[in-house]
Amino acid sequence: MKLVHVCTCAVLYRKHALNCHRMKPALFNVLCEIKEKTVLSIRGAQEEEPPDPQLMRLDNMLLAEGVSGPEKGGGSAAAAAAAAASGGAGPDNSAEHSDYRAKLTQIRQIYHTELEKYEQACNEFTTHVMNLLREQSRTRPISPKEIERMVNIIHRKFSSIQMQLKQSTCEAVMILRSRFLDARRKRRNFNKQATEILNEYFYSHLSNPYPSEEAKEELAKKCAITVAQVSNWFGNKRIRYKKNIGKFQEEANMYAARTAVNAANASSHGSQANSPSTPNSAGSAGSFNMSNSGDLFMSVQSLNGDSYQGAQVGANVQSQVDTLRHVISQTGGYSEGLTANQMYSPQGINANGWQDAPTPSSVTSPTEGPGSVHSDTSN
DNA sequence: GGCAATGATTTGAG
DNA sequence: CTCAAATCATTGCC
Repeated sequence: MKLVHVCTCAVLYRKHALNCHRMKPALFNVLCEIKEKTVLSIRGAQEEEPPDPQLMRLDNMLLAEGVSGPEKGGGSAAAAAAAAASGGAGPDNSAEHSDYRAKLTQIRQIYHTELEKYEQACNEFTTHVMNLLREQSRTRPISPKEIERMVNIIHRKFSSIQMQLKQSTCEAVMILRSRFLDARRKRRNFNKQATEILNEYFYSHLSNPYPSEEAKEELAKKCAITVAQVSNWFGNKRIRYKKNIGKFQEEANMYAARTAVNAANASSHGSQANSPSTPNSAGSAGSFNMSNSGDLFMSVQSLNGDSYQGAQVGANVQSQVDTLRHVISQTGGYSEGLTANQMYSPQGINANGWQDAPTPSSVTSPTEGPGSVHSDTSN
């Protein structure tokens, strides 16, 4: 007991003596220099840390996903991208959309709190170490440069932790994203309105149901779906209609009647001939005939052909067609006894112009004319 | 669960 | 690339 006490006293005394020695500053500097040299030789020139490419990648990704980067508006970056991928966020997927955004915000929050925590811990630890070193520098040769180096080491350690945080955040975002995308890959039936818009277009262009790129875009906008979905829909519709015309008879009649009413309204409203809604009606009439008895088909076929080739249908022709269509739809008899198989006749459809139409899209667009069907149907 | 409807994907042709 | 056709996969109704 006593011995220990004596020893400690001795050490303390010697430390004190050393510290108070008049040569101490000089000696200290010399020792520091020596240490500096050895440390430098050992540790090479690792001082300047080059920007880690992986870290940069992670940073970029986080920024792109809206996790890091500017507050509030940030989430919209990925959201907008996702929306763009889906071809415009419709009211349909807004639920999923907000769900995605909420989850992203959650990730973002966690990321930022964690980041803050790490930064705080890093600062605290750095100060602690610096204090410690400064204190020790009274008894050990520790230069400010060395302290700085130590701080750098600490920072590097913490930044590697940060990188892990960023990495796991990225993973979380990726998982969320893939799940979100998977969710939208799942088939969802279009809402009634969208289906009606598409059907209206289809049946009013039955003679040539190939919407142009512009028409597709407009339909997509109106239906809150993507252009690709519009293309899919028309692809499916064409094939399914052709395969089983009988089955679609009722539907066709319904939409034709509706278009007819619309056209009638339009023409009664404005007595001017150039009602934009009209060109389509010609098409519908043609298709109808095709699916109906031969006589009618023939008679309207020619009519259809005329109007179609003329591209611009006058009010007279239009109203004629409309009337015809009315008659046809009221005749009603054709649907009976016409089974799907009997109906199906690729040649007939060919004759109708589906296949013959050179570059369907280019053909369709002139039919559209100024103020296409869409604008009509929407109003 | 069976089934039809329907949106999406794949395949192959032009 | 677009399209037809076949097929897959999900939805929604019974």
